[in-house]
Amino acid sequence: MRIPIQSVTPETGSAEIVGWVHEVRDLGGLAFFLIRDRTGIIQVTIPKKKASETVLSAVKEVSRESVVRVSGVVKAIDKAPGGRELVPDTFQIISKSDSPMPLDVVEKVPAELDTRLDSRFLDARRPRVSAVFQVRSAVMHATSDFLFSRDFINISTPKIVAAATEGGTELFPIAYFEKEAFLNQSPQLYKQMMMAAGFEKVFEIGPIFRAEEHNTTKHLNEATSIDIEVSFADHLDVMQLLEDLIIRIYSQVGDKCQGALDNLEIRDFEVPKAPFPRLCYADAIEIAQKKISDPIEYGDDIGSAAERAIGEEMGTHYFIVDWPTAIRPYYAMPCEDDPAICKAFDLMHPRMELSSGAQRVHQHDLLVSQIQSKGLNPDNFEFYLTPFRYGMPPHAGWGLGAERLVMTMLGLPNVREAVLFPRDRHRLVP
RNA sequence: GCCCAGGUAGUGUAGCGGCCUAUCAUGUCUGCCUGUCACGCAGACGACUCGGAUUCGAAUUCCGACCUGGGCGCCA
Repeated sequence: MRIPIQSVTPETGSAEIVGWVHEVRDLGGLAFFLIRDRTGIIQVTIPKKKASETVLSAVKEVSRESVVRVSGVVKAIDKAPGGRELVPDTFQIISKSDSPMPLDVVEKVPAELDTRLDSRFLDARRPRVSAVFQVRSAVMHATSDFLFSRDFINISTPKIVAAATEGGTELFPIAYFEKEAFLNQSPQLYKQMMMAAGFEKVFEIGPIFRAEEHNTTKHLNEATSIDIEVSFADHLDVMQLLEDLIIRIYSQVGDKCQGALDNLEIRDFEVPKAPFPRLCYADAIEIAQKKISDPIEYGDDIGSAAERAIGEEMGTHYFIVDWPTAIRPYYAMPCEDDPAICKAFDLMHPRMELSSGAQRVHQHDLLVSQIQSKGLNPDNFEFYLTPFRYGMPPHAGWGLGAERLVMTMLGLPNVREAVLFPRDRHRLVP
């Protein structure tokens, strides 16, 4: 019976393992094989004088990264990695690997990200890569656990939509039988419609599509968005929820992913401390003006140089609040006492933006006038606007970029490292 | 969309008009090796993105194409 490599200890006695041939060191009369499965690596030691013919012939034939089944006696040896090694009675080749390989799994020679992504299945055999996706999985698990524990309902909304509803970003057009359609940039409008349906608290974790021709380390054309919407809540309520969620996610990763963090050589993993500072937009602009040479003034978008400068000053997760209504989407609620400011916020990591959200406009007529003031035509929004005429509760929500969350959590240099099969300006395969 | 930098063995690199029959590492193959842990030693194998041009001579210069990385813009 096969057991996971991690659970083979000096006390195991005898064991059968299956895994990939990670490395071979043949000293002549003695050969060492490192066998890897997703739980770890064990050394298999073959004293050639004592080994059986079948073991010897398998050892001679096997290539690196082949899949093998090995069974034998576990010996406690200080000199071996993990303090134990397996001396095989049987050594069976289950699936042989060709050579040369498109990239070096052991990483004696580094490979460029592009080469790695071309052979992602091999790249992901490397413990430090698989660790990223173990952490990502834990992030997703913690997120849905947290939201379910707060009585959220999980929803799934269409990714194929009829029109460019939200404005802002470019959309991917697709052929939908005899009609034109698009891949959705955000579940925003659908989440809001479910507020009209009385679901009160919804979340969706799903893909979003942006057809921007950017070429940077923090943008993807297909990304994963963690989206929530809450009725009878304002922006402050959902900011608190977001802060609680981020802390919960970090805590869970810290508790449950120690092995993965070790593989990533992250020794100083820290859970961010609550409360996250809240910086008003006007002050953020002032900080940027002091720290960067590019001209920036009140009313401008915060570009990447400004984003970095402000992040450096803050040094931790923080919110930017009190945004000018003019530079936020039409569905952001203007403040009652000063409609030039709205109840929108961004959650920032020192490196970049992670999330943006707002209390939404729930009054039909105000929403129509805000759509018009953005230069959009309300007639194109009928499916979205109609629910606002039949008892739309006040509500607020946010969207959080899953890849950016994982990227900033693990200090990854490129957002593509946080996606198995990234879609960017040039990459459509695999 | 704009700008910059690149494309050399499977992988990562050096070379930047003649010292190139192209460096080094890793890999693969062969031989030697009983405690390796980036095992070691010896030998072999394997590459200048494509098309034009300049030149006595081009991996190296020029033009074009294709591909890639990054920055900016926009965007989350």
